[in-house]
Amino acid sequence: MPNRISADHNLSLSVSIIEDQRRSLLDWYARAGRDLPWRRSWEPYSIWVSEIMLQQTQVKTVIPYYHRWMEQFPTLEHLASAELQEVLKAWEGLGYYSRARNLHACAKLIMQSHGGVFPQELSQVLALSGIGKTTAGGILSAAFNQPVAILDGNVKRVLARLVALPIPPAKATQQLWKLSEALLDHQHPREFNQAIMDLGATICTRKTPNCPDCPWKSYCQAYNLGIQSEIPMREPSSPLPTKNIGVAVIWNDQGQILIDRRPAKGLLGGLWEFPGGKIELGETVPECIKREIQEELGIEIEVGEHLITINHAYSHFRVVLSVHHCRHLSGVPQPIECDEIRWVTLDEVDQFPFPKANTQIIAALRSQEGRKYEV
DNA sequence: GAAGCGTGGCC
DNA sequence: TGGCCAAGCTT
Repeated sequence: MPNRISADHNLSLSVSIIEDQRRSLLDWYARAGRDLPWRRSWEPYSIWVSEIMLQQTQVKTVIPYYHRWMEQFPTLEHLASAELQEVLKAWEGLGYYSRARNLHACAKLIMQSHGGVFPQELSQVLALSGIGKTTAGGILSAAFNQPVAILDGNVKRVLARLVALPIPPAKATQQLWKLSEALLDHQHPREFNQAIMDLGATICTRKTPNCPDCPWKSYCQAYNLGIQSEIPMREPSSPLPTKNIGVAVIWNDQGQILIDRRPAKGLLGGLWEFPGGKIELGETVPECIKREIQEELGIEIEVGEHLITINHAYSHFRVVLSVHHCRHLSGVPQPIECDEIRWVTLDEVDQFPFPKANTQIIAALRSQEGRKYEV
């Protein structure tokens, strides 16, 4: 049974160690931290935008989108008064489109219910859709220097190595949150959170971490055991299922093509696409396309020549799109399984937000432009 | 708790 | 090439 003196001694010893550890990180950050566009201001709107863009998305990918976005929607009020289609067009290519829909909806909500002022209370920030614990912590620490911990992919990897976590981080979320909260420097939450993320992004990287340059190497159990490349552990994943899809580029007599807007929620919600659907067992591609167009749009078409075949991987399945030119024969297209339908020229199509796989179809059409298509 | 939700880069 | 991962959140 330890007496009070030794207990106090141990406590003060561990406290001084953790203070040294924080200081090491902050000193490193002052020297080696990244200069990122969204760190040049503490304005909550711009930090919010950056935090949402950075969800599951690399910094290098985000930077050009961030600059364009802030140019187009410089304030929360600008975003709130924009059209959703305009917002989705600005997000086109960034993926996880619910992020853009949520940004837009939350901007409107903040204008209506928060007087246009981004909330500073954790519970109110967490109540905004698209903002979870990590994003809330990122915003509140970066914008207001509030001591709210984060646990993003970088921090998970850093902490998993720090304690030589013997299980996949996904199985230890609770413990890792506790650790992030315990380590957080309440005197410098803004710098600390950004520093630990930078450490994960530039030193404690997934493959071949640069341990010799790490300010935490003396504290890192994985490094001191020589197992830093084995951590974080991960569990085996099964291969993505593949769906074969028949897709129609339907032409009318005016030289226009038919596009449809997907339902507002779910996969690629609110984006435009070329219509089509899953190829059933024993069905040819033209048979599939003719059937799907009848079912989804209620029109008759003639399926013509093959345009392009596209392989594309989403987050949880893979598709093979077999795209054919088609000719509209009869019937007025009905939005049976979509929200809206339009006939557009190839010049007009750029105004609409499309998912990546569909922009490849448009590119293929462009490369054929000048060649007159006949069924 | 597990599945749904995009895209680009890397090897 | 296909698998893995990257500043996660929602249902």
